[in-house]
Amino acid sequence: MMKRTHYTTQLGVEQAGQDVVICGWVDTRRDHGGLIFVDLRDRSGIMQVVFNPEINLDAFHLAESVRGEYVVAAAGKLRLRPDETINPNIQTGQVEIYVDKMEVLNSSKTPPFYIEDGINVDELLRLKYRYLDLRRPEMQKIMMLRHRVVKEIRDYLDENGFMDLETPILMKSSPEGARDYLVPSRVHPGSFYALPQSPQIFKQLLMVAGFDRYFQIARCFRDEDLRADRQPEFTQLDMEMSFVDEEDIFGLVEEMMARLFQAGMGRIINTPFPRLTYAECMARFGSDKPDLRFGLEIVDVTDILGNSDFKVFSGAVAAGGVVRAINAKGCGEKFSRREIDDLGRLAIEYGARGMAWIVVTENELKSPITKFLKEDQIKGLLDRMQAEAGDLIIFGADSTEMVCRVLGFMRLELARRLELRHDEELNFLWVTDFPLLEWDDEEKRYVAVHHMFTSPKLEDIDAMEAEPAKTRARAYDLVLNGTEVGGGSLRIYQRSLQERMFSLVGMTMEDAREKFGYLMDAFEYGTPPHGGIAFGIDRLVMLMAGRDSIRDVIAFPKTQSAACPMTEAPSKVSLRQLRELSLKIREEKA
RNA sequence: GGAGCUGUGGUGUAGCGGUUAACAUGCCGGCCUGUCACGCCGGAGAUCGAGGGUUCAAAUCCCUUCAGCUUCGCCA
Repeated sequence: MMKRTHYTTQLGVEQAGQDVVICGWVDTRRDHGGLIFVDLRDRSGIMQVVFNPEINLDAFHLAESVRGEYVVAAAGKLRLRPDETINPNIQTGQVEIYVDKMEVLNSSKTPPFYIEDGINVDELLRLKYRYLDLRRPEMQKIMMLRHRVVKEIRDYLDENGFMDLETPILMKSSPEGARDYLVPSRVHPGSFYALPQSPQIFKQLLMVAGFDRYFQIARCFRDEDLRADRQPEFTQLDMEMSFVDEEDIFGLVEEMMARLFQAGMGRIINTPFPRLTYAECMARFGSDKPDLRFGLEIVDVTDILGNSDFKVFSGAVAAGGVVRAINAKGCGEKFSRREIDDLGRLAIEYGARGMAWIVVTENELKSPITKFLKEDQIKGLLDRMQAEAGDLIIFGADSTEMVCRVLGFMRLELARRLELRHDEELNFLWVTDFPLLEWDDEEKRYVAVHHMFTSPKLEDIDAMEAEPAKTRARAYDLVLNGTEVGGGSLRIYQRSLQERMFSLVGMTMEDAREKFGYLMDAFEYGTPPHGGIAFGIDRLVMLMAGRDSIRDVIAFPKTQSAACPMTEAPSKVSLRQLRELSLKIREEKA
């Protein structure tokens, strides 16, 4: 086999005159009868190679027989193209190779879709032939970007004293959080391993072990329903540090992000990142991961409209709820009545009982509700909302939680319709002071908002039993353009505090010992104060690549039903395998 | 578990009660020495996701089902 001398895009005007060999796939072939052009594609780009019977008749005849996606090696002299045939649309458009020898290394069937960018085919087909899909230049670029990001992470953290350590994939099932993927044990009939949802406890134990700074590009597994930005197995940058506080972690992460976006996108991002507390995020944006690329803030008008004659408002407030509103600037004239009704229907889908609205015009208010409002209430409202002619004000009235939820969604929907979300903007935000616990109505107990190893804020520790819901956590999320890209916390490192935490989420000491005895034991052998954070690499790369789906940045992703169309996993296994694992599949109902 | 959208030659679409199931591209053959979305001529290629029903007649209407996608719940 001829040995490759260059990737296609390593060849340009400066290499003209050299004898070169390139290897790749036939992208297109243009046969002019007496002259054949082939665009040869490798992972770097494409190069036009020319077959002329006067240069080499054998190569010319061979070129007549090649087809799309044949794998060939082409040797010849790199020439400058005649001026009038320069192609400015490709990187190598000023040169071409006059082939005097070609080897066909392999043939190819006609692929089921075009190997080119921007194709419009069923994603199922792309996944079934993922190796062909990944051959497309845009997918090659994404995977190279992903590599670059991971490489920069490793370099940056190594330079900052972090050690890359591995933690088990077969581990113990943990009671809280997402559903575990389970792996039956052959040698322990009836017992199961769980695949990690995150290396959380192990990385904390690495801190106990004294490694001080740890990171891992870790695969994590959660057996929950999929979304465009959620896969059952995904990759996290997991890190943990000893002897640090929030400021240390934020500073380190900000510098790392700046470096990643510089390397990955050539973008300069400003540090430090702004910070908002969870409470402020919920009040102003109705979300704990607000997109701050646009305004459309939520405004509380409970004091103005809470005792109005409009029963929906007064009723909500009487039940302990709130009335809040968003001024959708300019939407009063932009949106038709039909579009406003559409928004109302959407609000109901998100859990609202309805959506009151007011359109402000030059000399009147159009609204189904103004007839219930007194003049001073209307004036107070318009004032508070800074309403002008052309505006649309939409309302949410219900429990605080529901109003945040619904108006938070409506805010995003409005931004979508007004096209306020600009892809080129990069808006980072730290969200801090999350609640430590929240009440779970189904389980009738408090559950950890972040996880059970998160430290309460020091000033809230004394009152955590008295007022669990008001206790704040030393937890933080990093949000980019409304997407949560990372989250972490300072951890509990004292046995007594950890025990209090377990009991707050309703675990008995026996439960705690059985599930986490090893961790509590470890806390008694000199555990340093520590904390960390984890980032969704897939989401991060997705945002950098400007993609809408996490599947586009994972080489071999799963479909919405967590299946792989290429390998057809998951699959049935033999009875013998089941027997070895002491498992029995429940009979299907006839 | 719920809601919505989609499923027609290899691919992408049109057709939405009676068509020879149309178009583009790809594929195959022929011609062509400067193309790069090459061009020109010719050809092959579809039991319309699956099953059932309504009808004289179903790609088209109805029901069921499967798959994919989006989304709510869920995802510490």
